[in-house]
Amino acid sequence: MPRSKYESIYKDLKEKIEEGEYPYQELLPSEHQLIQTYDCSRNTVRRALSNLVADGYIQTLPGKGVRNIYQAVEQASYTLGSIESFRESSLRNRRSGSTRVLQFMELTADRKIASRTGFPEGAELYYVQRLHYLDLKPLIINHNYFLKSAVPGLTREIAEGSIYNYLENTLHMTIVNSKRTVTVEKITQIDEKYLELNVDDYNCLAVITSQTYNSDGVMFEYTQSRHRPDYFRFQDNAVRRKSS
Amino acid sequence: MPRSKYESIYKDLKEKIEEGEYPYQELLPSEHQLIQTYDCSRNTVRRALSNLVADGYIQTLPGKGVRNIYQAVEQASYTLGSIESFRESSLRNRRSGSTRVLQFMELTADRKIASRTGFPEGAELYYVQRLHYLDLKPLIINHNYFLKSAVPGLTREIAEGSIYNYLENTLHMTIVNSKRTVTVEKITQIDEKYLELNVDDYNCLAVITSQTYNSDGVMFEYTQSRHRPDYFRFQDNAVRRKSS
DNA sequence: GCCGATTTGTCCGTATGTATC
DNA sequence: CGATACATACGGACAAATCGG
Repeated sequence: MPRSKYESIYKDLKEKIEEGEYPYQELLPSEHQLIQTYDCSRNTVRRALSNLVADGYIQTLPGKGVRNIYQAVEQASYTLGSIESFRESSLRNRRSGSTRVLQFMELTADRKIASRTGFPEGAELYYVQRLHYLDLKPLIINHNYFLKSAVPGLTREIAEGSIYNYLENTLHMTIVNSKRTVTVEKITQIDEKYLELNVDDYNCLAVITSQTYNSDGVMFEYTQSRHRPDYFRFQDNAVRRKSS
Repeated sequence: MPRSKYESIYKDLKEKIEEGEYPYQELLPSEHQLIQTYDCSRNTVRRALSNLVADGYIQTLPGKGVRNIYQAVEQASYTLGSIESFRESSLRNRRSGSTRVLQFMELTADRKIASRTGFPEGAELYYVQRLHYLDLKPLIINHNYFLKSAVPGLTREIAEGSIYNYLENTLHMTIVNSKRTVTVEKITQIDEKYLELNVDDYNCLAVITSQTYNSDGVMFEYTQSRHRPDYFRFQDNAVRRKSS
């Protein structure tokens, strides 16, 4: 449910583009026309458009107009430029996802964990190890570390569903941003076992590490996601800025 | 050289944050104070701030203020959320990069190339295969396809330097955006040979494929970048949006 | 080549809503 | 409750790029 005007305009235009209302490479209605269509100010239209630019859906061309450059992606892509839980991206890709909790424990960050995760030494943490299936195929092993003080009351049962759902709807936590890094690493015995990989086939996998912040500015989560290489896909749209 | 007010404010604040002018986790001056500092309107300040949010440098918190969440990255990261040429990122990471052209040829897109790159069948292309070194170590093999009609006069000599430099400064082309996908693929014999990889060590590598558009809305470049897995690093900052 | 109409880019000032303290 | 801070929205002004006559 979009709470603001520019969001609903953004959403509406996005859907129209996805449904092919505007031909590829053609111009959308001009800002002036959109103002009349949506009965709003120019700033509001421009704000919706700038979000679509960030998504790689359109280009705005001075003196010309707004061009549709959206092309549907055939494959199911795991991650796009926004923060999504596994459950959300499963739904977006119209697949049936399920989750199995391999480990659930509480621990205190020692020096090794602290330096790897960025949590301070001595911090009380939940550690959750989960296996995510898509269409009954194991695709991802997640190693989550949650700061206990920021995520109180986490249980194994919650972890079997959606932890993000718990954070946002039960704890009313606001997730703000997430710093992510993609690397390639050698597979471990755990990867090999649960992701059903064969070393002769692939001896490495894709790893996304992310540090997630809430509105209190605390990093409350550190996660390492280890992905089957043959199903891994990470998408991005980069916009060239004038001055660096 | 920032041409607009909000860009110079953005740049100034960014530098101050990087230089540690504001302590980590502390609040920056409020928008009202920034208006007076930079003698501008509130919109202009907010525009600069929103760019810093996208960079993962700050959080804006309603009712509270603007919090600095910038942390310097220790490792040399190859790519951030913007479009950079190899030359640019080498400079940013303060390393000495060099480039060797392995192949330079003109070709016409057959059905296979067309379906892989997204160029129309029959399109006239330049194909460039290059090896990029950082500190004398071969790190990346690039397979570039350029649309001949959009990039006329490309030569092997230009390819030995910076092609992007040629595009922007000589052809005065404006690069707008680039759609990128990160995947993991098996190594080929070419990878093994030029990147000096051992199959027993790593049998796959990180691949970034990108489709780059200019201001005429034409995709003029398709590139596949194959990265040594042990030196590959792709960074990103994702911002949680209210409505999906 | 010039001129005017159209379109996007930048910037300003103001008003109102909402969250925090 | 009031003061402060960010979020949304409106309207207006001028600049710069594009295009057709």
